[in-house]
Amino acid sequence: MRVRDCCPPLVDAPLAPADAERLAHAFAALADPVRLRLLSLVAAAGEVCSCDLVEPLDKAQPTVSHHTKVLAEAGLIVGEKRGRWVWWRVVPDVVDDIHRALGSAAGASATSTH
Amino acid sequence: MRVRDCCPPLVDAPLAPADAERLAHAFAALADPVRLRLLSLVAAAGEVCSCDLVEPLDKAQPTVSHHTKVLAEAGLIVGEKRGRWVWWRVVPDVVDDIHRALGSAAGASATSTH
DNA sequence: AACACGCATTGACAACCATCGATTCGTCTG
DNA sequence: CAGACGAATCGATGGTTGTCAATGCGTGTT
Repeated sequence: MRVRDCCPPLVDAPLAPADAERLAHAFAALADPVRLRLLSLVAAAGEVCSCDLVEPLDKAQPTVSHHTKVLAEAGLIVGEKRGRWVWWRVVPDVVDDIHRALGSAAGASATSTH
Repeated sequence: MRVRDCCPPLVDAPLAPADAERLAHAFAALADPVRLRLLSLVAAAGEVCSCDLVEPLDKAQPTVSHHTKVLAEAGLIVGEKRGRWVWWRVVPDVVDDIHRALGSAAGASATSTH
């Protein structure tokens, strides 16, 4: 699921229900500590094999597989199968989109009432 | 719950479990379409009374009260009681903190693998 | 071909969550 | 003080989710 081209900064104008639904899905993918650490591991290393995620995350293999699937369906990471291993990378565009939806002018919005 | 002073950009280095827990709570507050629209309404208007949220959100009053409570506990909005009404404002600092945790350098991190 | 290995899927279970009717609490008004 | 009104709390309910053991599926190795 892509976030790009769907969600204007939520501080600018009331969010349309459909946009809110999509954005909520994106945030839901980030709303789990295991997934945040997983994403962080992949982002920091640039590329990580699934087999190298089980130990640092301290979760069973099916659990890690579940979380990579959720992040991949949110478009935040992509997996490439090389031999028997799957290598994961972050998709910076999508992270940027969520970043942008939060509003780069976050600090400027509510100052209008002061 | 504050996010400030707790969460380095997750793209820079592997997230500590405790930081991941706190960040996950913040994202969880944003992981609901009703809450996103609520936050958007408040942000766009600058200040909104609870009674003016029920109709545009099309939710029962206890449901709206529940969502404002979740957003307030996440530190994203604050309510001020004036007479019988409660007026809500966004807390731009906290929105900025989450913004920052996502990594302003989101697009710069994974470029190393290209 | 037979085996080992990495990963995905399934099924089950417990915990959590969104929603709303009913009720309660606090505040204003007559 | 009594009634009205806005908002928070409580209880119940249906749905979602994180977790892992067991299993299935490709792929590489011997």
